[in-house]
Amino acid sequence: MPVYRPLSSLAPVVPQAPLEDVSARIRAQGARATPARIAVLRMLQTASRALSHADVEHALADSGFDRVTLYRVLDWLVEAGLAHRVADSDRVFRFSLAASRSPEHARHAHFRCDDCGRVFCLEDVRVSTPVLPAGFTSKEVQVSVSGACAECNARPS
Amino acid sequence: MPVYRPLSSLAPVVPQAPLEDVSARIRAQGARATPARIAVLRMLQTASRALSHADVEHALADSGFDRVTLYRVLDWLVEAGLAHRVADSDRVFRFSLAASRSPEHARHAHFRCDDCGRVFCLEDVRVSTPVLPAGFTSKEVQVSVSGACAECNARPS
DNA sequence: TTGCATCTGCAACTGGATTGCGGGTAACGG
DNA sequence: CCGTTACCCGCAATCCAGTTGCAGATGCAA
Repeated sequence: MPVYRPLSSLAPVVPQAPLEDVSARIRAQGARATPARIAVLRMLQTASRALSHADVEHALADSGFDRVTLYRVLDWLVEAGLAHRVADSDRVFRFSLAASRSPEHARHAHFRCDDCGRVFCLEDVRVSTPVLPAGFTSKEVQVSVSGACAECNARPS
Repeated sequence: MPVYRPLSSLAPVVPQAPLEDVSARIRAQGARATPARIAVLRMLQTASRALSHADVEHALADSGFDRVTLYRVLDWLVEAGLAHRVADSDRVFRFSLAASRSPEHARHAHFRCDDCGRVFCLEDVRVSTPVLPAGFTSKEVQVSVSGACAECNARPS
Protein backbone atom coordinates (compact mmCIF):
# COMPACT_ATOMS: atom_id res chain seq x y z
CA MET A 1 0.00 0.00 0.00
CA PRO A 2 1.86 3.09 -1.22
CA VAL A 3 2.07 6.28 0.76
CA TYR A 4 1.33 9.31 -1.34
CA ARG A 5 3.06 12.64 -1.28
CA PRO A 6 0.90 15.44 0.01
CA LEU A 7 -1.37 16.95 -2.60
CA SER A 8 -0.13 20.18 -4.03
CA SER A 9 -2.56 22.90 -3.05
CA LEU A 10 -5.20 23.72 -5.57
CA ALA A 11 -4.62 26.70 -7.79
CA PRO A 12 -6.57 29.73 -6.57
CA VAL A 13 -9.95 29.63 -8.15
CA VAL A 14 -9.94 32.70 -10.34
CA PRO A 15 -12.53 32.58 -13.08
CA GLN A 16 -15.89 31.30 -11.90
CA ALA A 17 -19.29 30.85 -13.36
CA PRO A 18 -21.62 33.70 -12.38
CA LEU A 19 -23.16 33.13 -8.98
CA GLU A 20 -26.68 33.48 -10.36
CA ASP A 21 -26.16 30.67 -12.84
CA VAL A 22 -24.90 28.35 -10.14
CA SER A 23 -27.76 29.19 -7.80
CA ALA A 24 -30.28 28.75 -10.55
CA ARG A 25 -28.87 25.38 -11.45
CA ILE A 26 -29.23 24.25 -7.86
CA ARG A 27 -32.80 25.51 -7.60
CA ALA A 28 -33.59 23.81 -10.89
CA GLN A 29 -33.12 20.57 -8.96
CA GLY A 30 -35.80 21.65 -6.50
CA ALA A 31 -33.28 22.35 -3.75
CA ARG A 32 -32.17 25.39 -1.80
CA ALA A 33 -29.24 27.39 -3.08
CA THR A 34 -27.26 27.49 0.14
CA PRO A 35 -23.75 28.94 0.49
CA ALA A 36 -22.20 25.51 0.91
CA ARG A 37 -23.80 24.11 -2.23
CA ILE A 38 -22.89 27.16 -4.25
CA ALA A 39 -19.28 27.11 -3.09
CA VAL A 40 -18.79 23.39 -3.72
CA LEU A 41 -20.47 23.44 -7.10
CA ARG A 42 -18.39 26.41 -8.24
CA MET A 43 -15.28 24.67 -7.04
CA LEU A 44 -16.10 21.54 -8.99
CA GLN A 45 -16.85 23.61 -12.06
CA THR A 46 -13.38 25.12 -12.09
CA ALA A 47 -11.48 22.00 -11.00
CA SER A 48 -9.43 20.23 -13.62
CA ARG A 49 -9.35 17.03 -11.63
CA ALA A 50 -11.55 14.90 -9.44
CA LEU A 51 -11.64 16.29 -5.92
CA SER A 52 -11.81 14.40 -2.66
CA HIS A 53 -13.78 15.59 0.32
CA ALA A 54 -10.46 16.55 1.88
CA ASP A 55 -9.57 18.68 -1.14
CA VAL A 56 -12.86 20.55 -0.87
CA GLU A 57 -12.62 20.91 2.88
CA HIS A 58 -9.11 22.30 2.64
CA ALA A 59 -9.88 24.71 -0.17
CA LEU A 60 -12.98 26.05 1.56
CA ALA A 61 -11.47 26.09 5.04
CA ASP A 62 -11.88 29.86 5.32
CA SER A 63 -15.59 29.60 4.69
CA GLY A 64 -16.07 27.68 7.89
CA PHE A 65 -18.31 24.99 6.49
CA ASP A 66 -18.67 21.92 8.67
CA ARG A 67 -17.03 18.71 7.51
CA VAL A 68 -20.35 16.92 7.54
CA THR A 69 -22.02 19.65 5.55
CA LEU A 70 -19.49 19.18 2.79
CA TYR A 71 -20.09 15.44 2.82
CA ARG A 72 -23.80 16.07 2.49
CA VAL A 73 -23.37 18.62 -0.26
CA LEU A 74 -21.22 16.21 -2.25
CA ASP A 75 -23.73 13.42 -1.71
CA TRP A 76 -26.50 15.70 -2.83
CA LEU A 77 -24.63 16.70 -5.95
CA VAL A 78 -24.27 13.05 -6.90
CA GLU A 79 -27.90 12.31 -6.12
CA ALA A 80 -29.00 15.30 -8.18
CA GLY A 81 -26.92 14.07 -11.09
CA LEU A 82 -24.67 17.13 -11.06
CA ALA A 83 -21.54 15.19 -10.11
CA HIS A 84 -19.97 11.78 -10.42
CA ARG A 85 -18.48 9.87 -7.52
CA VAL A 86 -15.76 7.29 -7.88
CA ALA A 87 -14.12 5.26 -5.13
CA ASP A 88 -10.44 5.68 -5.72
CA SER A 89 -7.89 2.93 -5.23
CA ASP A 90 -6.96 4.54 -1.92
CA ARG A 91 -10.53 4.00 -0.72
CA VAL A 92 -11.37 7.68 -0.94
CA PHE A 93 -14.32 9.06 -2.83
CA ARG A 94 -13.49 11.58 -5.52
CA PHE A 95 -15.98 13.87 -7.18
CA SER A 96 -16.06 15.46 -10.59
CA LEU A 97 -18.63 17.51 -12.41
CA ALA A 98 -21.09 15.49 -14.45
CA ALA A 99 -21.44 16.32 -18.11
CA SER A 100 -24.23 18.87 -18.46
CA ARG A 101 -26.43 16.58 -20.50
CA SER A 102 -25.13 13.13 -19.85
CA PRO A 103 -26.50 10.29 -21.94
CA GLU A 104 -28.46 7.58 -20.26
CA HIS A 105 -25.39 5.42 -19.98
CA ALA A 106 -22.75 7.55 -18.34
CA ARG A 107 -19.18 7.02 -19.43
CA HIS A 108 -16.33 8.37 -17.45
CA ALA A 109 -12.59 8.02 -17.40
CA HIS A 110 -10.05 9.02 -14.78
CA PHE A 111 -6.30 8.93 -14.51
CA ARG A 112 -4.71 8.36 -11.14
CA CYS A 113 -1.05 9.13 -10.47
CA ASP A 114 0.50 6.39 -8.34
CA ASP A 115 3.10 8.84 -7.11
CA CYS A 116 1.26 11.99 -6.02
CA GLY A 117 -2.19 10.42 -5.74
CA ARG A 118 -3.93 13.09 -7.78
CA VAL A 119 -6.79 12.10 -10.02
CA PHE A 120 -7.30 13.71 -13.40
CA CYS A 121 -10.40 13.59 -15.54
CA LEU A 122 -9.82 12.21 -19.00
CA GLU A 123 -12.12 13.87 -21.47
CA ASP A 124 -12.50 12.67 -25.02
CA VAL A 125 -12.45 9.02 -24.09
CA ARG A 126 -14.70 6.75 -26.07
CA VAL A 127 -15.52 3.74 -23.93
CA SER A 128 -17.38 0.84 -25.40
CA THR A 129 -19.43 -1.31 -23.08
CA PRO A 130 -17.89 -4.76 -22.79
CA VAL A 131 -19.98 -7.77 -23.70
CA LEU A 132 -21.80 -8.98 -20.60
CA PRO A 133 -23.01 -12.44 -19.62
CA ALA A 134 -26.59 -13.29 -20.51
CA GLY A 135 -29.17 -11.50 -18.38
CA PHE A 136 -26.82 -8.77 -17.26
CA THR A 137 -27.66 -5.15 -17.97
CA SER A 138 -25.24 -2.26 -17.70
CA LYS A 139 -25.92 1.22 -16.42
CA GLU A 140 -22.51 2.80 -16.22
CA VAL A 141 -19.00 2.11 -17.41
CA GLN A 142 -16.01 3.53 -15.59
CA VAL A 143 -12.47 3.43 -16.83
CA SER A 144 -9.60 4.24 -14.51
CA VAL A 145 -6.03 4.40 -15.64
CA SER A 146 -3.16 4.43 -13.18
CA GLY A 147 0.42 5.42 -13.80
CA ALA A 148 2.51 8.56 -13.43
CA CYS A 149 1.43 12.08 -14.28
CA ALA A 150 3.58 14.49 -16.28
CA GLU A 151 4.68 16.40 -13.21
CA CYS A 152 5.85 13.30 -11.35
CA ASN A 153 7.53 11.88 -14.45
CA ALA A 154 9.48 15.12 -14.77
CA ARG A 155 10.52 15.22 -11.12
CA PRO A 156 14.09 13.88 -10.67
CA SER A 157 13.34 11.84 -7.53
CA MET B 1 -25.70 5.63 -0.96
CA PRO B 2 -27.52 2.40 -1.73
CA VAL B 3 -27.97 -0.35 0.80
CA TYR B 4 -27.22 -3.72 -0.63
CA ARG B 5 -29.05 -6.94 -0.02
CA PRO B 6 -26.99 -9.42 1.92
CA LEU B 7 -24.63 -11.43 -0.19
CA SER B 8 -25.85 -14.85 -0.98
CA SER B 9 -23.53 -17.33 0.62
CA LEU B 10 -20.80 -18.67 -1.55
CA ALA B 11 -21.38 -21.98 -3.18
CA PRO B 12 -19.63 -24.77 -1.30
CA VAL B 13 -16.17 -25.06 -2.68
CA VAL B 14 -16.19 -28.48 -4.21
CA PRO B 15 -13.51 -28.94 -6.82
CA GLN B 16 -10.17 -27.51 -5.81
CA ALA B 17 -6.72 -27.44 -7.19
CA PRO B 18 -4.52 -30.08 -5.54
CA LEU B 19 -3.03 -28.83 -2.31
CA GLU B 20 0.48 -29.55 -3.51
CA ASP B 21 0.07 -27.30 -6.53
CA VAL B 22 -1.18 -24.43 -4.41
CA SER B 23 1.59 -24.84 -1.89
CA ALA B 24 4.18 -25.02 -4.61
CA ARG B 25 2.88 -21.89 -6.23
CA ILE B 26 3.20 -20.04 -2.94
CA ARG B 27 6.72 -21.28 -2.32
CA ALA B 28 7.63 -20.33 -5.86
CA GLN B 29 7.20 -16.75 -4.69
CA GLY B 30 9.77 -17.32 -1.98
CA ALA B 31 7.19 -17.39 0.78
CA ARG B 32 5.98 -19.92 3.30
CA ALA B 33 3.03 -22.11 2.40
CA THR B 34 0.98 -21.45 5.50
CA PRO B 35 -2.57 -22.73 6.08
CA ALA B 36 -4.03 -19.25 5.73
CA ARG B 37 -2.34 -18.58 2.39
CA ILE B 38 -3.29 -21.99 1.04
CA ALA B 39 -6.92 -21.61 2.07
CA VAL B 40 -7.31 -18.11 0.65
CA LEU B 41 -5.57 -18.90 -2.60
CA ARG B 42 -7.69 -21.98 -3.14
CA MET B 43 -10.77 -19.96 -2.40
CA LEU B 44 -9.85 -17.33 -4.96
CA GLN B 45 -9.08 -20.04 -7.49
CA THR B 46 -12.58 -21.44 -7.28
CA ALA B 47 -14.41 -18.13 -6.93
CA SER B 48 -16.34 -16.90 -9.95
CA ARG B 49 -16.36 -13.38 -8.67
CA ALA B 50 -14.17 -10.86 -6.90
CA LEU B 51 -14.19 -11.46 -3.16
CA SER B 52 -14.04 -8.93 -0.36
CA HIS B 53 -12.17 -9.50 2.85
CA ALA B 54 -15.55 -10.03 4.51
CA ASP B 55 -16.43 -12.72 1.97
CA VAL B 56 -13.22 -14.57 2.71
CA GLU B 57 -13.53 -14.13 6.45
CA HIS B 58 -17.06 -15.44 6.44
CA ALA B 59 -16.32 -18.42 4.22
CA LEU B 60 -13.29 -19.42 6.27
CA ALA B 61 -14.85 -18.69 9.64
CA ASP B 62 -14.56 -22.31 10.72
CA SER B 63 -10.82 -22.30 10.14
CA GLY B 64 -10.32 -19.76 12.88
CA PHE B 65 -7.99 -17.46 11.00
CA ASP B 66 -7.61 -14.02 12.47
CA ARG B 67 -9.12 -11.07 10.65
CA VAL B 68 -5.74 -9.41 10.37
CA THR B 69 -4.12 -12.55 9.02
CA LEU B 70 -6.59 -12.61 6.17
CA TYR B 71 -5.92 -8.96 5.41
CA ARG B 72 -2.23 -9.72 5.31
CA VAL B 73 -2.66 -12.79 3.15
CA LEU B 74 -4.70 -10.82 0.65
CA ASP B 75 -2.15 -8.03 0.65
CA TRP B 76 0.60 -10.56 0.11
CA LEU B 77 -1.24 -12.15 -2.79
CA VAL B 78 -1.48 -8.78 -4.48
CA GLU B 79 2.15 -7.96 -3.79
CA ALA B 80 3.21 -11.35 -5.13
CA GLY B 81 1.23 -10.72 -8.29
CA LEU B 82 -1.10 -13.65 -7.66
CA ALA B 83 -4.20 -11.50 -7.23
CA HIS B 84 -5.67 -8.18 -8.28
CA ARG B 85 -7.15 -5.68 -5.89
CA VAL B 86 -9.81 -3.17 -6.89
CA ALA B 87 -11.46 -0.56 -4.69
CA ASP B 88 -15.14 -1.08 -5.24
CA SER B 89 -17.65 1.76 -5.40
CA ASP B 90 -18.67 0.93 -1.83
CA ARG B 91 -15.11 1.65 -0.65
CA VAL B 92 -14.37 -2.00 -0.09
CA PHE B 93 -11.41 -3.81 -1.60
CA ARG B 94 -12.23 -6.83 -3.72
CA PHE B 95 -9.76 -9.47 -4.79
CA SER B 96 -9.65 -11.74 -7.79
CA LEU B 97 -7.09 -14.17 -9.06
CA ALA B 98 -4.54 -12.68 -11.42
CA ALA B 99 -4.09 -14.23 -14.82
CA SER B 100 -1.31 -16.80 -14.56
CA ARG B 101 1.04 -14.92 -16.85
CA SER B 102 -0.18 -11.36 -16.88
CA PRO B 103 1.33 -8.97 -19.41
CA GLU B 104 3.32 -6.00 -18.21
CA HIS B 105 0.28 -3.77 -18.45
CA ALA B 106 -2.47 -5.51 -16.55
CA ARG B 107 -5.96 -5.16 -17.92
CA HIS B 108 -8.93 -6.13 -15.89
CA ALA B 109 -12.68 -5.72 -16.07
CA HIS B 110 -15.32 -6.17 -13.40
CA PHE B 111 -19.08 -5.99 -13.27
CA ARG B 112 -20.78 -4.74 -10.15
CA CYS B 113 -24.46 -5.35 -9.48
CA ASP B 114 -26.04 -2.20 -8.04
CA ASP B 115 -28.72 -4.32 -6.42
CA CYS B 116 -26.96 -7.18 -4.63
CA GLY B 117 -23.51 -5.60 -4.55
CA ARG B 118 -21.73 -8.65 -5.93
CA VAL B 119 -18.79 -8.17 -8.22
CA PHE B 120 -18.18 -10.46 -11.17
CA CYS B 121 -15.01 -10.81 -13.17
CA LEU B 122 -15.44 -10.17 -16.86
CA GLU B 123 -13.08 -12.31 -18.84
CA ASP B 124 -12.51 -11.86 -22.55
CA VAL B 125 -12.55 -8.08 -22.38
CA ARG B 126 -10.18 -6.23 -24.64
CA VAL B 127 -9.38 -2.91 -23.02
CA SER B 128 -7.50 -0.30 -24.98
CA THR B 129 -5.53 2.33 -23.11
CA PRO B 130 -7.10 5.74 -23.62
CA VAL B 131 -4.98 8.52 -25.04
CA LEU B 132 -3.27 10.37 -22.19
CA PRO B 133 -2.12 13.97 -21.91
CA ALA B 134 1.52 14.64 -22.81
CA GLY B 135 4.01 13.36 -20.27
CA PHE B 136 1.60 10.90 -18.68
CA THR B 137 2.48 7.22 -18.60
CA SER B 138 0.06 4.40 -17.85
CA LYS B 139 0.69 1.28 -15.83
CA GLU B 140 -2.72 -0.28 -15.44
CA VAL B 141 -6.18 0.13 -16.92
CA GLN B 142 -9.25 -0.91 -14.99
CA VAL B 143 -12.74 -1.09 -16.39
CA SER B 144 -15.72 -1.43 -14.11
CA VAL B 145 -19.26 -1.82 -15.33
CA SER B 146 -22.21 -1.32 -13.03
CA GLY B 147 -25.77 -2.41 -13.56
CA ALA B 148 -27.92 -5.38 -12.64
CA CYS B 149 -26.84 -9.00 -12.69
CA ALA B 150 -28.92 -11.76 -14.24
CA GLU B 151 -30.18 -12.98 -10.88
CA CYS B 152 -31.38 -9.56 -9.76
CA ASN B 153 -32.91 -8.81 -13.14
CA ALA B 154 -34.89 -12.03 -12.86
CA ARG B 155 -36.08 -11.35 -9.32
CA PRO B 156 -39.62 -9.86 -9.37
CA SER B 157 -38.96 -7.23 -6.68
C1' DT C 1 16.35 -31.61 14.91
C1' DT C 2 17.46 -27.04 15.39
C1' DG C 3 17.89 -22.01 14.17
C1' DC C 4 15.58 -18.26 12.84
C1' DA C 5 13.38 -15.41 9.52
C1' DT C 6 8.87 -15.25 8.59
C1' DC C 7 4.21 -15.47 9.80
C1' DT C 8 0.20 -15.17 13.09
C1' DG C 9 -2.90 -13.55 16.85
C1' DC C 10 -4.27 -10.02 19.74
C1' DA C 11 -5.42 -5.42 20.83
C1' DA C 12 -5.25 -0.87 19.97
C1' DC C 13 -5.56 2.50 16.49
C1' DT C 14 -6.61 5.30 12.04
C1' DG C 15 -9.32 7.99 9.06
C1' DG C 16 -12.96 8.55 5.75
C1' DA C 17 -17.63 8.39 5.96
C1' DT C 18 -22.33 8.28 8.37
C1' DT C 19 -26.06 9.29 11.73
C1' DG C 20 -29.15 11.69 15.17
C1' DC C 21 -30.81 15.66 16.68
C1' DG C 22 -31.56 20.45 18.03
C1' DG C 23 -31.23 24.89 16.07
C1' DG C 24 -30.98 27.86 11.78
C1' DT C 25 -32.42 29.68 7.30
C1' DA C 26 -33.89 29.85 2.24
C1' DA C 27 -37.86 30.38 -0.23
C1' DC C 28 -42.71 30.54 -0.63
C1' DG C 29 -47.25 32.77 0.31
C1' DG C 30 -49.36 36.47 1.98
C1' DC D 1 -41.84 43.25 3.58
C1' DC D 2 -42.70 39.54 7.06
C1' DG D 3 -44.14 35.07 8.95
C1' DT D 4 -44.19 30.06 8.26
C1' DT D 5 -42.16 25.84 7.50
C1' DA D 6 -39.77 22.36 5.16
C1' DC D 7 -35.32 21.84 4.28
C1' DC D 8 -30.51 22.44 5.64
C1' DC D 9 -26.53 22.96 8.89
C1' DG D 10 -23.39 22.31 12.96
C1' DC D 11 -21.99 19.41 16.45
C1' DA D 12 -20.77 15.22 18.61
C1' DA D 13 -20.91 10.58 18.64
C1' DT D 14 -20.47 6.49 15.98
C1' DC D 15 -19.35 3.12 12.29
C1' DC D 16 -16.35 0.19 9.87
C1' DA D 17 -12.77 -1.34 6.55
C1' DG D 18 -8.34 -1.41 6.96
C1' DT D 19 -3.61 -0.80 9.51
C1' DT D 20 0.07 -1.11 13.03
C1' DG D 21 3.04 -2.81 16.94
C1' DC D 22 4.56 -6.42 19.27
C1' DA D 23 5.12 -10.86 21.48
C1' DG D 24 4.79 -15.55 20.51
C1' DA D 25 4.32 -19.42 17.12
C1' DT D 26 5.89 -21.98 12.99
C1' DG D 27 7.44 -23.32 8.16
C1' DC D 28 11.40 -24.82 6.29
C1' DA D 29 16.22 -25.08 5.17
C1' DA D 30 20.49 -26.60 6.94
